[in-house]
Amino acid sequence: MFKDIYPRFQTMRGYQVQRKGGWDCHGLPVEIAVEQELGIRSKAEIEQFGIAEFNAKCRASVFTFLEEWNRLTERIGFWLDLDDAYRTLDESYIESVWWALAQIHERGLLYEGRKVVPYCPRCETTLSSHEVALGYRDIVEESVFIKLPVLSGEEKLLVWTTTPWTLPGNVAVAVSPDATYAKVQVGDEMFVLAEARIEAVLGDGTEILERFSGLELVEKYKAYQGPIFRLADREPGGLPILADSFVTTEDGTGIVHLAPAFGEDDYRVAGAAPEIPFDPTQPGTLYNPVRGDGTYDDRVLSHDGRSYEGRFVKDPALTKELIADLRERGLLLREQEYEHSYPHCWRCGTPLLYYAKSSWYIATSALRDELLAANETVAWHPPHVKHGRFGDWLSNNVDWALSRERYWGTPLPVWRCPDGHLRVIGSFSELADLAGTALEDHHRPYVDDLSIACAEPGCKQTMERVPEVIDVWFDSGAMPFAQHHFPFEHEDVFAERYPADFICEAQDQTRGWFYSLLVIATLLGKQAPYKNVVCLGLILDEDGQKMSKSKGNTVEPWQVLDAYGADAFRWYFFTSKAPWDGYRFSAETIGEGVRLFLKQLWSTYFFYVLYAEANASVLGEASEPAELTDDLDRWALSRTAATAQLVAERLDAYDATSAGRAIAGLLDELSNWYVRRSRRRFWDGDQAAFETLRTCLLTVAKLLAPFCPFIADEIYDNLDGTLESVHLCDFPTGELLGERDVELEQRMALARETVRLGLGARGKAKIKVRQPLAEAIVVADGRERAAIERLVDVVREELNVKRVRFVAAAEELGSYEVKANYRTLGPLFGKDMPRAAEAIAALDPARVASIVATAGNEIDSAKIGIAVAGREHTLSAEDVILTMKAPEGYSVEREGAHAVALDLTIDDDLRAEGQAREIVHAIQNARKAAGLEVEDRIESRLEGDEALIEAAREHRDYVAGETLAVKLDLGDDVSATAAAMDYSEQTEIDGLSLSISLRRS
RNA sequence: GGGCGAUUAGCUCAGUUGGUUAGAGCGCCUCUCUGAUAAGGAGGAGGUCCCAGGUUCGAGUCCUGGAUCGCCCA
Repeated sequence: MFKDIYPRFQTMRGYQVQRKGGWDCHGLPVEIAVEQELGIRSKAEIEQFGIAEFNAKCRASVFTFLEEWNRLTERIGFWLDLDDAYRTLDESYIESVWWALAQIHERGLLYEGRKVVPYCPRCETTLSSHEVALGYRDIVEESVFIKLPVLSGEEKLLVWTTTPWTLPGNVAVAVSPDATYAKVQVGDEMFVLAEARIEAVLGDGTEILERFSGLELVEKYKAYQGPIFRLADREPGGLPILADSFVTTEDGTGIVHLAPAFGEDDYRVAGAAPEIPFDPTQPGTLYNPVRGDGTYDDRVLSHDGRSYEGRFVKDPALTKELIADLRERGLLLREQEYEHSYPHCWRCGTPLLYYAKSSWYIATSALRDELLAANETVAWHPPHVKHGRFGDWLSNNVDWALSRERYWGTPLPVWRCPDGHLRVIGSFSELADLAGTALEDHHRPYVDDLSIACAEPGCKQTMERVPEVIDVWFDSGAMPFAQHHFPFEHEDVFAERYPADFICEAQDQTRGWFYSLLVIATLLGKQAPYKNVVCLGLILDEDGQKMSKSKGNTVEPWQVLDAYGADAFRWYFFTSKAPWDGYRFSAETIGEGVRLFLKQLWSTYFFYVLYAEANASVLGEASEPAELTDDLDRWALSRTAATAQLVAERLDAYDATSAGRAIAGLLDELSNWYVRRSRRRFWDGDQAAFETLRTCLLTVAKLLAPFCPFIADEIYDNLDGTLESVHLCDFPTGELLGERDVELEQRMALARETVRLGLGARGKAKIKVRQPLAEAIVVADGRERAAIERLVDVVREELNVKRVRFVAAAEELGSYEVKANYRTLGPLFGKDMPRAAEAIAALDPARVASIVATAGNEIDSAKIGIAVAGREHTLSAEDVILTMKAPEGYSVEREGAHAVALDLTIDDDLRAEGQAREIVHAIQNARKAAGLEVEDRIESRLEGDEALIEAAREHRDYVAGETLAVKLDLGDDVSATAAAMDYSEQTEIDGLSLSISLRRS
């Protein structure tokens, strides 16, 4: 939905937004779904089934999946052109991806190398990182501390490892260059380890003989005696000691063993070290005694020459044997149980190995600076992702392991001859020319069948395609150009649309799409592919737990959509909270949003429609727009204009949350102040009121269009409908609505505040608003008084009083209390502030009040000084805050410097008027109960307590007018008995009985 | 184990450059308005601002450490 709102908004601002949909179609998730469907579990079974048939199943599976997404896309109002969507399985898409890979190869950045990857030895396949994340389990394993004698000298290096099975692969050890290491004496042995680890490893009171840094350690000892295990193809000799900053002294001994076949850091450090005959770019240089099925090969021997061939390396029984072996060879210091979380294959439960495998890589680490520079051009929302999660990820960039030994994906377009000569194909025609066959489908297995002649001088051999497909993330990241089949066609389209203004995904895409897009663009020498990224949080369930099918706490989108509708669904996500913090999703919260906002919107709109239809004839005659002289009208328009401006500003900043909340605030003002205050004018067919409300509602509809496209369109269509849809309208801005009147807005705010206080005073005195009172006394000075005075009619009507009287000095209503303003005085007085505050509180409030009142903004004219701690200070108006204190026996409501008091005297006239209003209210209820329409005229009769009848008689015109009574019989009027009534009821007012009868006239 | 984020009323969330007595909505209780409203208004009950230190005259806000939850990575 966040992908939808900003394009909708920018479309209304006049930008052309392309809405090409797109689908990632390849990858292991699809393969897994098909494997499950077929009931098979291994690569061998897939190949038995047939790659062509398997991939056909994958393709079909993708299409059923798309159908469902198309439906949902439409239902939530995600405005996309699904008919023109790109699909990563399309031939044109694949060809563009091939082009990109060929470009990368041109730059010398594509290579085959080995890397340590999470690998399931049972399934014999690499796992993607999100698969690994699915399978972490807490397990207890044996870890060992071992002693490695240095090549020259008595000392032994202490090394800790949690994976004894990796020791046969050891080729070196590493220390931290800057940490302090120590030579210590324990019994008759001398050990070397990090000083910080001595106590933990060897206990208290260990004698330190010598201290040196990691670098000095390397210089001092250079090598230790290896190999650690007996190996059939290795002679005992010196193995190097290296220094690298990845080593820490937080656990273990501060010295780690390196087995480049089984650890990423090991691989990197060993690969970079010239002392070690291992070159990541040269096949066959890595020492790896573990086979693809997770068992040792024939090189690993026990101390007495037995072979460990065929033993599974994670087998606990084997671990015990290995430890016994170390002890036998005098290398074991001790063993220790160690609990940690370790990844397992989420499909078969086998513990994963980190295992160096041959793979195709892109040398992205060579572009690190370019990637960081590109990131600088991107605006992130929220901003902390830029230099936090994403920036860190870029800084720690490692080469991209591109290849996958799988079936359903874009085939890696690399052809190779037995001598290792390579050819990377960048287009289908190039392949067709070389292979002499043109393919219809470039997926496996068809593409595997094409071979080409090696063009290397002197090499007459045949090149075959390497078997791998590529990481699906490369497909996704190629989207900016591959969707247009660039550069084979649509060069102009690409130039026009690149880079994107914004992209949006959940934050777990940091190393997914956010990365793949940026890195491929950088590899191709282009600027960053997006200008803004909106990075969403995750959706959690009501209890803050991640939603997952296994927990059974997922919420079906369709269920929510059916219950509340798409607008409510969207509104919830946009306005309930900042999207990057994630959501605690609950259907109830959506329901609340519906009630508070959408129903308020609908009833305001419905109110307009109801009265516009009732007054259709009057309004129809108006040929010219009404002149807007009414303060309330101009206020409503000004507030609407202000909101429009704010909404546009916030949406421009990718802040839908604030924008949406601003719309909700405006609607509340319209509904609960403008409409409520203006009901009479709508009843009377006041043209200006109708025009004002219509403008406001239409503006709200347009502001709301990107948020709630359905209800916005409905309202626009009925109130205006000039254009086919609200989504084709221009987004409203402040200018469209004329000048704002900020001063009027402030005045109205004051008036509303006054009303609020007055109602509070009524509440305290427990006098209903229907009971008129003689006078309200409003405390307001200077400008405030002038402001409220201009809106005095509103105040008088809302409070239901005959007069509003202003008093300038609050003493008439109560007494002041004077307090210090910490904000201005705090910096001045510093630690003497409490005493300064005390001094100010002790001042005579009346004197302060009168001086502040006359001083206005002129600070110098205030003449109150205080002296604290030998420092004198002349107070300005800003330095003090005046609050009013309640006196006894008044009905006064106050807040800050404002107060409203009510004269509570009710004389006979006021009482009768109040009763008349109660009677009107009672008759209105009776009308409603009788099922009459709003404009129905009635005949009515009142009987009951004489006081009430008298009040009605006194206000006969008012009562009859308000209730649309063409005939109103009171008490024992003669005609009363003659008329037969349709409806009658008994009620009570002020404890007096009243009987109401009425019928439609 | 490392990085990032979160933690404020029973629930969902605001809280500006550090400033006086920390707010809103929902829910609950009392009262009230209403011929647009399953609305609105007033009041009440409800808080260890996750914990512990620190900086400061003053910390929900800044710093350090810890706890819990989530995400990413090992």
